[in-house]
Amino acid sequence: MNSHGGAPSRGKPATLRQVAELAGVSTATASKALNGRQQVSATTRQRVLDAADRLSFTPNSLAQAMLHGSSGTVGLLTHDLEGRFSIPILMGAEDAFGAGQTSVFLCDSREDAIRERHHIRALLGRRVDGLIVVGSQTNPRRSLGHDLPVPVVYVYAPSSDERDTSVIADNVAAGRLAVQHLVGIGRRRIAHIAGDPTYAAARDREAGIGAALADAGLTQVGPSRSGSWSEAWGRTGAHAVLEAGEPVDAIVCDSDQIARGALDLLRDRGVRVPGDIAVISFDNWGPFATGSRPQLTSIDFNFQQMGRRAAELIFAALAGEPAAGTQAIAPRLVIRGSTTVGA
Amino acid sequence: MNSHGGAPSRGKPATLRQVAELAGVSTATASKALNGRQQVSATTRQRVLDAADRLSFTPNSLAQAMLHGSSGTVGLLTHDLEGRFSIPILMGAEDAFGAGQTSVFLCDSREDAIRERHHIRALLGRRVDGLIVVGSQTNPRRSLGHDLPVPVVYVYAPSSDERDTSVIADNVAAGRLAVQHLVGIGRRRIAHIAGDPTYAAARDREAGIGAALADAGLTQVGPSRSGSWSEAWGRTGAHAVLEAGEPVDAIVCDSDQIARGALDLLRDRGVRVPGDIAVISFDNWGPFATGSRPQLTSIDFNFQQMGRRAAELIFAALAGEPAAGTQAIAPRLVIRGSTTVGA
DNA sequence: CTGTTAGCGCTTTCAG
DNA sequence: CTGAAAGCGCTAACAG
Repeated sequence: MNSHGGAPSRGKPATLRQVAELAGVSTATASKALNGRQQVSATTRQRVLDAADRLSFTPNSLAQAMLHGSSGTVGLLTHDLEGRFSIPILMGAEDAFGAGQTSVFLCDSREDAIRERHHIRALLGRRVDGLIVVGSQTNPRRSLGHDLPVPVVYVYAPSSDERDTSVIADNVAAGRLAVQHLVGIGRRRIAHIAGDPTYAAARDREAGIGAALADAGLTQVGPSRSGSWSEAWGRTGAHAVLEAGEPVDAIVCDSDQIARGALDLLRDRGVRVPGDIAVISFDNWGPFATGSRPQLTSIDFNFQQMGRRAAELIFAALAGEPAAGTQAIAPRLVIRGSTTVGA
Repeated sequence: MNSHGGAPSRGKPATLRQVAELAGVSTATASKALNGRQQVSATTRQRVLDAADRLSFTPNSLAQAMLHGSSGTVGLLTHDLEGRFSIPILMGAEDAFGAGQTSVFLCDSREDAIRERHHIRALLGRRVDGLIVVGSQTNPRRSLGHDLPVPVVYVYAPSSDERDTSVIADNVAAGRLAVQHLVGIGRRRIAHIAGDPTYAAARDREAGIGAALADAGLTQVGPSRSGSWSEAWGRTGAHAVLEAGEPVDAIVCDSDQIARGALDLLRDRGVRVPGDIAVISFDNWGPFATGSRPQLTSIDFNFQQMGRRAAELIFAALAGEPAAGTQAIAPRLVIRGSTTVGA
C-alpha cells in the first residue's frame, strides 16, 4: 500500500540470507558478525551490519528457538483480568521477564476448564518455557498435574497439590500487621468486619487478627462479622458494630471496599474517623483507598512482587533448581488518614 | 524430577518423527494423519493417533509457523495495565483472537519510548502477525510509522497520523447520550463537572453535552467546571455547583470517580439523589458505579467491543483489506439509581 | 495410500 | 578469517 525507500512496508521481512548476499558473504559469516562472534574481521562485520540495517533485518526468533530448543516465551494463564489482583501480578511478571529476552503470552480462561485446556495446549504448542497460573481467589485450585513438559508456578491461588510451586499473599501476616498498627497508635477496642467467609483470605486474616490481639493481651470487640466483599456489606457491618452497643475505637475491614462502606455509614452517624474510630483495611486498591475522606490506611499485598517472584521461580526451575511448596509474600502497611491525623 | 509412565515430565517434548517411528510410518504420513488429510487409510490414521497420544505429542507451532510463514501471534502493546481502560480492551482482543488460533503477546511499555522500541523489536522478531497499541488517554499518540512489516491498530488513544488505523471511544456521542437521558427523565437544569481539560475525552464530552442541550433547546447551568479525574475534585466541583446558587436538577460528571465525590458532598448537604438532583457519569467502572448509594447511572464505552474491533481490523488487514482512519465505538447507557427511583 | 525429497531461517561444527 | 553442510520440526509437492 505504502511502499517506499529501502525498508519494506509489507511483504516478508528480510532474511539472513538476503543480508549475507547484500554484504557479499555467506550466511554463516553474517550470522557470526551479527551475533558478535570474534571470528570475523572488523571490515566484514561492518559491511554485514550495514546491510542488516539497510534491510531493517530482524532475526527470526522462531528459527532461533527451533535450534536453541527454547522459545524465550512464557505463558500467563489468568482467570479474571477484571480482577485487581491479576493485573499487578501480571505486571510484576512481565517486568521480571521483560528485562531479559522473555516475552509473555497472555491467556484468560474465564474460569472455564475447557478453555483452560485449550489455552494450555496452544501454549505448549508454542513451546513456552514455563507457565504462570494466576487465580482470582486465595482458595487453592486444582493442580494442572505433573506431566507438563515445563515448569508451572501458581500465583495468588495456590495449587492444592503440595508438590507444585505456589506464591501466595500472606493473609495471616496481613491480619497481624493491621492489628499491630492499631495497637501501636493506642487503640484497644478493636472490631472486625470480615469478607466472604468461604474465602481462605477471610479466614486467614481473621486468624492473624486473633493472634495479634492475643499477643497484645486484648480481646476482639464482638465477633468477626462475615458478609461479602462489597461496600454495601461495609455499611451493614458497621451498622451492626455500632448497634451492638459495645464501645469501639477501631475497625478492621477485610477490603478497601468494605472500608469505604463502613466510612460512609460512620459519617452518616456522626462518628469521626479516626478521632472516634480508626479504620484500616486490606488490598490498598489505589482509587478506592485514596478517594475516600479520610483516605484509607491499608495493607498492601505486594502483588507486583508476587508476580516477580513467580518469574524468578520459573527461571530457577529452568536452571534446574525447582522449589516445590508454597511461598508467602510479606504484606506492607500503607498509612493514611483513616488511622492517623498527621498522615 | 518426577518422571513416570509414558508421558515425559520434562525433557524435550515428542517430535513428529518419534510419533511416526512408534507408529511405523513416515513423518509425511504421520503429518497427514494428524492433520486430517484424506489420503490416509483409517487403520494407519488410528495407529498414528494412538502413537501421538501415547507420547502426548503436541505439534511444534514454531516449526509450523516457519513453513506457513505466519506465526498465529499478535502483539498487544499497552501503556498502563493499571488502567481500567486497557484491561477490558485487552480482554476483548484476547477474546476475538482466542476463539481462533491466535495467541497474544502482552507488553507494557510504561509510557517509555525506549521500552516501547525494545518491545516492538522483540515482537517483530517473534514474527507477530499484527500489533495492537492500547493507550491510556484519549489524546492522540505518535504513530509507530508506516515502515512496520505488519498491520498496526491503535486503540483508545488514536494515532495522530490519519493514515493509521484507530479505534476510539465516541466521547461526543457519550456526552449527548448523558444529556438525552437526563432530558428524557424530565430534567431541565443541567450542570457539568468536567475532568482534566487537557484530555481530549473531557473536551469531546463537553461538546456532546453542549450539542444535546442545544438540541433540546436548553442552556447549561453554569460553566463546565474543569478539574481532575478524582473523587476529591468531584466534591469540590459539586460544592461549586451548589454555591453558585442557580437551581440545578441534574449534574453530569466526567467520570464515575468524580460522581462518587459529588454524591458524597450532596449527601453531606442533605441534597437527595435523584430526588433533588440526578447524577450521571461516564466509564461505568463496576465497583465504583455499583458501590455507591444510590448506584450510578453511567455511560459505558464498550471497551471490550473496542478490543474485539481492533482484532477484527487486524484480521481484515491481514486478509488484504486495510481500513485506514479512525473508527468510533458507540457508547451505551446503563441506568441505575442515581437518575431513576425505579431502577 | 505411502514414502522420499526439499526447504522454511537460522546457528554451528568443521574444513578450507 | 570465511564458507559449505547439516539439521532443528514440520509440511507440501511429487513419486512410487
